[in-house]
Amino acid sequence: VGRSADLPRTAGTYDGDDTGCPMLHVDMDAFYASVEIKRRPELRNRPVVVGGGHRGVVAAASYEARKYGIRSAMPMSQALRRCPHAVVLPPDRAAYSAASEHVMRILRDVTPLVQPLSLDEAFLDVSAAVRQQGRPGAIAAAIRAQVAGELGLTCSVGVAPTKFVAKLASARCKPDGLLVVPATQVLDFLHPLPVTALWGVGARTAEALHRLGLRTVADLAATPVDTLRRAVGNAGAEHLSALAHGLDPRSVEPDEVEKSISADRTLDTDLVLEQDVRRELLRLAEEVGTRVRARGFVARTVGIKIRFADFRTITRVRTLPTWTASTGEIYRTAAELYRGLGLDQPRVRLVGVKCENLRDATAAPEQLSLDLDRSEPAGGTDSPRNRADRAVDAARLRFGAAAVTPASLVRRGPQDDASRVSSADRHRPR
DNA sequence: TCTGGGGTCCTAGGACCC
DNA sequence: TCTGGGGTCCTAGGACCC
Repeated sequence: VGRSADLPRTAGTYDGDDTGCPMLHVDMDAFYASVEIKRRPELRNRPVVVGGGHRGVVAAASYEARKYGIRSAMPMSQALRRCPHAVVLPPDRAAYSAASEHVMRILRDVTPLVQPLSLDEAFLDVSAAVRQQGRPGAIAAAIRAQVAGELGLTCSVGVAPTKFVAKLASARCKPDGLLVVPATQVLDFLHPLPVTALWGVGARTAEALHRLGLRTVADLAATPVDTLRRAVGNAGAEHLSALAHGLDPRSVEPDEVEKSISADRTLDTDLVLEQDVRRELLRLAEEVGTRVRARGFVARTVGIKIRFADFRTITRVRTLPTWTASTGEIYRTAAELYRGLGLDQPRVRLVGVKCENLRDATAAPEQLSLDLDRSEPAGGTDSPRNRADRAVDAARLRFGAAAVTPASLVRRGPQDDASRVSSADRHRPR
């Protein structure tokens, strides 16, 4: 087991034992914050927090900011209480996506077996690459050097026989580290760790395990699966028990397709009026519909999510008779689901729209409608509705997202307040 | 200025079918 | 004439991850 500190920064080699370690987990360090610091060098060595907004949380914190106890997902108000002089930056998704694509290109140059988990991390299976490019440890060191050289960003890489040990290893050597866990040392590495270190053990599962007196991975390994079943359910028990014994059959899946596409928005102030909620639903349906079409999908299930002021959250979904990618149909379904709730004076904090049951729009329909009047399914790619959506998509691509907006989303700007537009007027959909 | 936004997976109950 | 058994689909909620 070695640490990056032992290696020169530009090292292309790693000399430790990496026998039976085809799995790499590459994880960028404080990714969003690091991208921001990279393009604004004056921020180096300052506590930088990405995130915010009126009711925002921390999306990423630089290591300097972490010294104050600032963590991802922490409410921004709390973060600023811990470190009032932190530099707070709004997220710039486009910049992070661009950096992410660059990193993924570097990884795909090593092997096509790359499975991105998010913008800032990925698994690689290098078993086929070793013949050309050397041992896994050397490949990992080369990746780190190339990422640093081309992007000026650091990442940490875990190298292990299985995916989940590789992931634990990268977490263990952060930031700017490299950690190899050879097959012979997997259990030694694993067993002292707290159960919370395992991927999939969050607050609730940890609590259930603690009630059984299980605190370390070694405790978990020594517990019969049936005992675990009662605490964490069937699938969870099998999974955890296997992990505790160092077993993880999951392979790197480079071509995972999305199973759902969703958008939700926490409002600056809670909504009460149905017309205001519907306007948000329309905005979100536009967003989701555009993304569904851009990916070449059609969806059969449309859902909404509503979070109330007291944080209680409900979801409703409806499976449609046919597939669709139409903004209008997504919106109508969402609005009907909302109306179906029969809410009286709700205080709505968050509104969300989701499409699931996705499939390729070009795939042959599973079952044609037997109703001759509707011989053209809603998801048909040539319906007038979809031609209109596609025209909107094209205009947006060319002129920007704001080029086309549903009439009811057009509101007068704040400057109109000065010209004494009544509030009722401002809220009337036009 | 308490608690984002994008996802995946699992469970449990009910409808429905053979 | 006191209640099968298996399978699939659908829905709601919740845990979890980054």
